[in-house]
Amino acid sequence: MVRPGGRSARVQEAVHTAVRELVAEVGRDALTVPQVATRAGVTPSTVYRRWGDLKELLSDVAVERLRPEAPPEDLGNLSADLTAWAEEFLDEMSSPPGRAYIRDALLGDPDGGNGGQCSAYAAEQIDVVLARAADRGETAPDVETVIDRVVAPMMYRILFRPDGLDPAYAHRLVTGLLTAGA
Amino acid sequence: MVRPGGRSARVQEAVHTAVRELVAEVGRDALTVPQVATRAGVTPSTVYRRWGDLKELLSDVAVERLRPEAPPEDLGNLSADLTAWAEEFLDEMSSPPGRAYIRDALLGDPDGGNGGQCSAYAAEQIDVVLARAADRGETAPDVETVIDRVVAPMMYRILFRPDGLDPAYAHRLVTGLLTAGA
DNA sequence: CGCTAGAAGCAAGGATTTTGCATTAGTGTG
DNA sequence: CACACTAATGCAAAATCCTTGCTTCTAGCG
Repeated sequence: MVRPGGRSARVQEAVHTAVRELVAEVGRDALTVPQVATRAGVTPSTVYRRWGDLKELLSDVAVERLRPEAPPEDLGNLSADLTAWAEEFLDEMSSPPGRAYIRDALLGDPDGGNGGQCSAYAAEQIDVVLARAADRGETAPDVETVIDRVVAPMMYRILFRPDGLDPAYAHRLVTGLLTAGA
Repeated sequence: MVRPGGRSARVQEAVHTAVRELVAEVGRDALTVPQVATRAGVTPSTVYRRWGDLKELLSDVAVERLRPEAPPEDLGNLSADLTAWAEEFLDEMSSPPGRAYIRDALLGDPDGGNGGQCSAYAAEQIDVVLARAADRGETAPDVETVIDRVVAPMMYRILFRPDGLDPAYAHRLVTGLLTAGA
């Protein structure tokens, strides 16, 4: 039986907070489970039993932190909406902390659920943009197509080639998708 | 002074071999540095000093394992060459060990050099395919374009959505790139 | 051949991870 | 509302792993 409420929830919250604070204070490489546990007012064994591993805990925290906080802005047309969203996405994700969160989310991920969650967040945001476009009567590509043509290239470069990324790249990807035909 | 030959090389070889064997035997999660050291006939402190960490060692081994062994096959035309390469790439990389290697390569990567190396391997292979096409007089897209349109989408799905990947997806990406215009 | 410096061995000390058992606190039932 | 049931946590000991100072070995060089 899973217990999402009560003490378990408080412990999870305290541990997550402790991780975020300590990452900011001592850095991610110097982080240890006993440190986190002490800060959270919990015994290490609790952390080990619930998360099993420091990297799984970091993965959990990372996914929470990668959840978008607001729906994408409405600028009046698909091209502007998608460009703005892509530029912000690239900016956030390509920053050192952003890259660290992505890597953490992917790495401590036994069953691939956390990576899928990140992808789902992006898909949701894109879905909102595309639904607006459809409401306006604009012809819009598929969500999967946007992921293939815009999200995937940005993510690939963030992970494998962190150098030389700028907002113009996001812009190029979006216009390449919308003009050349979906 | 760096010492690429002699004992250092033998130790590196022994350790790498030990890692590959033990990953196959006990699995990657159960792997420990002392285990690897014992199998390699080396003391743990040697491993810690040279690699600093289990994940950096795994990253090293992963990059070596991700290096392509042969240039891509020549099937007579660009479309066939690229499709064949993409299908093989997807097949290898989307398998559980392939995904594990990619993740390891990205993880223990202090300066981002190992991820870049993986990307460079793919770029090299694609370069060969495109150079052949140019020799034949075929019009061929840019390497960067192939990465954006073929490699990146495959890698994104491998990392973030490991389910439902088949060779047909690689085929679709290539034809989408070559027909719709680069 | 002898010198030098980088790399590995050894061992002790400290920190982390694991695990069995006792206790606490949600959850559902009567 | 009280009760039983069970997941989740705390505690502490044991095992394992990581770090580090020092010594020994060996490749490269004059």
